[in-house]
Amino acid sequence: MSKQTFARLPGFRDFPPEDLVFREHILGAWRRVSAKYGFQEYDGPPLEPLDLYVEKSGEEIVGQLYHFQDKGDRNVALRPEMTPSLARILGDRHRSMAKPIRWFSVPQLFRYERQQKGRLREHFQWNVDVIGEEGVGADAEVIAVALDGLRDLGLEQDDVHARVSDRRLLGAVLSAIGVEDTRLPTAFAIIDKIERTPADQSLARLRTEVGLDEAQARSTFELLDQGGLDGVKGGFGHLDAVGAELERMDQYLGSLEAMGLGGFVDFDLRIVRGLAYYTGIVFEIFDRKGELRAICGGGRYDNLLELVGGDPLPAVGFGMGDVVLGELLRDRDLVPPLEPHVDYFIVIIGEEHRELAYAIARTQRDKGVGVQYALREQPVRKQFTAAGNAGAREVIVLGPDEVARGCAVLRDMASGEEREVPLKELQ
RNA sequence: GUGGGUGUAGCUCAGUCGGUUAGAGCGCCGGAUUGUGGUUCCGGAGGUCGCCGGUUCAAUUCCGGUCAUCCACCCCA
Repeated sequence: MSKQTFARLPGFRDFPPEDLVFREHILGAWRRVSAKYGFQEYDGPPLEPLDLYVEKSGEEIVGQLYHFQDKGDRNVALRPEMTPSLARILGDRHRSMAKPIRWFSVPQLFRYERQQKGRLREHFQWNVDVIGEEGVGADAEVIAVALDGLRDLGLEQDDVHARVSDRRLLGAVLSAIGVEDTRLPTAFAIIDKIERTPADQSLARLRTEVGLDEAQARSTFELLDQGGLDGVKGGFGHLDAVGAELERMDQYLGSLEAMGLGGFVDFDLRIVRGLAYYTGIVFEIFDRKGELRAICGGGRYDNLLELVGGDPLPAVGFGMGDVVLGELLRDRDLVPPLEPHVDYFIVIIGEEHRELAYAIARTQRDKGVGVQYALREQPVRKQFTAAGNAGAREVIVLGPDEVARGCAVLRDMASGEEREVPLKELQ
């Protein structure tokens, strides 16, 4: 058997204590913030029928999934995302539920893709959704949760920012420029990639694939390149179709301003999001330095639940993964140290006192107090070293002299101060 | 899936222009007379130099493959 046989699968992580502490630090913040906004946690199975995902995303998704046939010849997949499961769980249950529904989840998700920085084959993802509310208030609420999640971890306006747009607004603007409705999806796809594509190539595609002439393509590109809300207002605000969409965006941005989150948010018409199912306001959160891939992405998907077999329900939500976020936190030194801690470490001087130590430990542990001691006879010096390693707040020294008097020495490990206490206070 | 970089101790890295017993720091274990930790001093364990093959008298070093990892593309959670 070679060592390789038992190596981790590529893209999967072990979590030794120092890493698990970090993971729980992140997941803890997510849960804490979710609760502050009144969201309730749900979960589903990590293994699902393959069709659950094919249905929504088509056959090509299969190549990116961890999937196989189980012993009952069922085609199954490790869940790559949570939304289809959410749709099923809501099923007809939602009919008896008060709207809007505020649910969140922290599933481990899987994807069969080549790993690289910020992208593994497995990650934990914070999913927050508001279901059953089509008003812009739900959109604002959801992005506010995402930003507060990051703030809870110590990230501020200097570290991260959200770029927001609205597909309905972009659609109205493109229509005003002269893009036919049937070409809108193509135009969205080009705009989605416009930042990672050479300018002349984007311009060429706008002409050949979207059907714009030279001047239209150029002005479209410039509008997007500036990306600002003022440019849209100045150029198209007078049109009714665009004006209605602008009004919603103003309300959205105004809400976030009122929530004290305005400094995190930038309007940017280039944010489209790759997934086809978004229908309204969309956003992505990035590190300010622009060194990492998106930390979080989300938006409104009013047709999705219906698409995966549920009832038609307006919905808005986001997903935030622990991998990119973890990298950003490490980069900003926002990683909590692994600090073992027990309340007491009992130093036993003379093995005849070991059972006394056990009795004290029993009493204290039953009270909820943490106690540790050396598991075999050791020099006192060793025991103190171990107490230090264990993160003991205080050491209880059971020495022959004090025990004979019915006492023990309590040493405060931080200050070094020592005092005597009667044994009966400890037992 | 495609192209490229990297691979020496648990970690961070030296080093070998091909040559006999491969090093450091940190960490870990033990010791400095079973009554006091974080400092210090002494000692020790731990590497088939990622794996397989080729060239060679000789490979950790050169070459090929493979695996892992990183970067870009693809794709997006």
